Amino acid sequence: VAVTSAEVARVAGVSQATVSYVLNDTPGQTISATTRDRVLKTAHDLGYRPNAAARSLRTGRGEAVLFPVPGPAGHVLSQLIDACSDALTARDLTLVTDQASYGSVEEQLDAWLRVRPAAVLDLLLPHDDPVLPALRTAGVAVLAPSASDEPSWESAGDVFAIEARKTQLSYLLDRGHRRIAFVRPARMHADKRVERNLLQQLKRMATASRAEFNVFECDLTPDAIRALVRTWKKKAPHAVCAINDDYAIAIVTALIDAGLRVPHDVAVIGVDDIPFASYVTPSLTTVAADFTTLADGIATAVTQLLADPASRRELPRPEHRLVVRESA
Amino acid sequence: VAVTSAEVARVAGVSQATVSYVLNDTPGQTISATTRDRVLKTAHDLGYRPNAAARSLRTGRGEAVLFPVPGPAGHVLSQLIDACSDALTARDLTLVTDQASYGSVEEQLDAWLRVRPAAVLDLLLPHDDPVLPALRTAGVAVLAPSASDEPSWESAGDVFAIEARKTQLSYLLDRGHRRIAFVRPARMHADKRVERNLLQQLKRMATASRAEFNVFECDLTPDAIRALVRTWKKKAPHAVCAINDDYAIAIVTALIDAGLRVPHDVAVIGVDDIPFASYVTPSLTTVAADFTTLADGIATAVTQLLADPASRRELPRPEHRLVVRESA
DNA sequence: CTGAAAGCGCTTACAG
DNA sequence: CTGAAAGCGCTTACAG
Repeated sequence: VAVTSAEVARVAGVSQATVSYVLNDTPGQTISATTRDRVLKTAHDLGYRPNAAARSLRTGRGEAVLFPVPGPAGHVLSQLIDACSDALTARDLTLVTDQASYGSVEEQLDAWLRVRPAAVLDLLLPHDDPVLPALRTAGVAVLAPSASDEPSWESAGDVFAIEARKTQLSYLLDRGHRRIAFVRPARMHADKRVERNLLQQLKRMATASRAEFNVFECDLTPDAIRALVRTWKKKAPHAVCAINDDYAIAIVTALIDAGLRVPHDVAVIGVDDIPFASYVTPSLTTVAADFTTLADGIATAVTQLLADPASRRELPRPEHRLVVRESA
Repeated sequence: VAVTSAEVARVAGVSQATVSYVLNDTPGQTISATTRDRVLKTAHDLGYRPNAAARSLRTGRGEAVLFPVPGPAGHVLSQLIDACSDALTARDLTLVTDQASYGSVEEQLDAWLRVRPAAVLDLLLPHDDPVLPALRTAGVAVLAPSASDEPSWESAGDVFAIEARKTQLSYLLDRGHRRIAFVRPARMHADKRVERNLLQQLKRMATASRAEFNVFECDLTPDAIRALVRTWKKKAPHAVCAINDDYAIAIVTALIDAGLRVPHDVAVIGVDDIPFASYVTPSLTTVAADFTTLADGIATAVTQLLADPASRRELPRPEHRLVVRESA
């Protein structure tokens, strides 16, 4: 019972081509204002919605952008997804996510081809995921951040994580702290290389500022955090970089319990700006990200790719616009 | 450069129809084994993948199932998504999620129509979401759990939440606890009606077992939890139902700090079975859900809907198969 | 300025 | 048992 463009044309008393021209603002066509208005009104009155399958078949490309997201999306990733969604919606594209893990590359490829994505966003996939070349072979555009000076095994997510931690550290260094503790879980990242690279970079930054930089591995349990803080008693660090806001909140709590003043005796900074962070007392100092620039870059890249399928499938180097949200 | 079914037919030396029959196992067709094998081999060798847009245009229905997920998916929801994804993949359908919030129903409808979903899963949407009737008008099947004796304003997610809490409570009642505390945040659910209904049902259960049932509102901060536990000092409850595992862990910690033994003096039960729950000491007693039955029901309903578009768009009453995972 | 027509790649009656 | 052909609803050269 769906209304077709032919139906609109018939009712409006014009040809199907004219309907298409009007509705798509096809450049290089000169449609009289009256015809234009009539078509628009008829389409609206009839509740016309273009058949995406027919359009995709004809144009050769879908209108969905697929963002594979391994595992549950935390608060930060969720923000990124929302930003991308907004940017793509503004360009008449739809972002959908897939968090499934598939048994085989074949199965995964079949599943993804069923949604006919205009592009697949490769921001979080391991760089050596075998589905990526398979997708390209199947004719699906894969959009990935441009290779830069970073090692190729880092995903865009890894790069973001590293930048966020650098922002924490430089905030603390800028404020004059020279004995800094970095607190993280024993298993921080699936890929050891990413982890090692991050720590190296942070250490280098600290050394350049003649600051001490010590790494502490600790589980996120009240007992473990308290035990860690106890070991600091004699010679507490001036400042603590926490791997995320959950850790930061636990550490602040344990420090206060131990009779230390935050931030007077020890400064603590988290990462993620989780909504909860502003409710705790004292409210947390943390690193917040603004993904609108990144999302806009992604949407622009997709649009460009659709306009010119031969164009480079590289996302612009993401500017993460990380800002420190200071404790109120 | 994509391989078409016509190409496969040409190479295999058969007609396009035969290729379609073989690849789709079209019932009521008798294809000789040799022809069949030849087609299969050719398709595989050529790396043929059917064009989903063409297929959708012809058959009138897509192969994607859209699951709108408002907000970041927590651990439990993530499990449900994975289960649905698995069940649908097994039936040659792809589950995609959309967590965007749209400015208008029009915008949302346009966005969703771009992915041509075979069905939209209504498990978490507010029952009165205006997009639902709009979707139906646009010809998109909306799959929702069958209306039962529950009030119509409860989403399937609400029903699940209530069942999970009932499971907690009956576990504690079965173990003989008769003074039970329910600890929850001040703002538990967006919809007051859902909240009120839940509390009523729990109170009724407790009363039926001649148990005391008290509700405590408390933020998830160490200070708030500790303060709450302190108020219990004189007359501690026998058992605590926590709104989720995060609360449960915080409560266990505070109880132990206060010199009470868990579960000897006070039993505590959470909900969600978050991965972290099994790492804390003592490991948490919590309610875990098995979504495979639900997911299978959903996948079956979608399949049935595709086979017979006139069939009811109701999901079977979900059996949640909630199990208590006891502290090790 | 507007319309008639081709064709995207499938599936499926229908005819052999 | 297999093939020729129609047609799903669009967009877009092309012809007026």
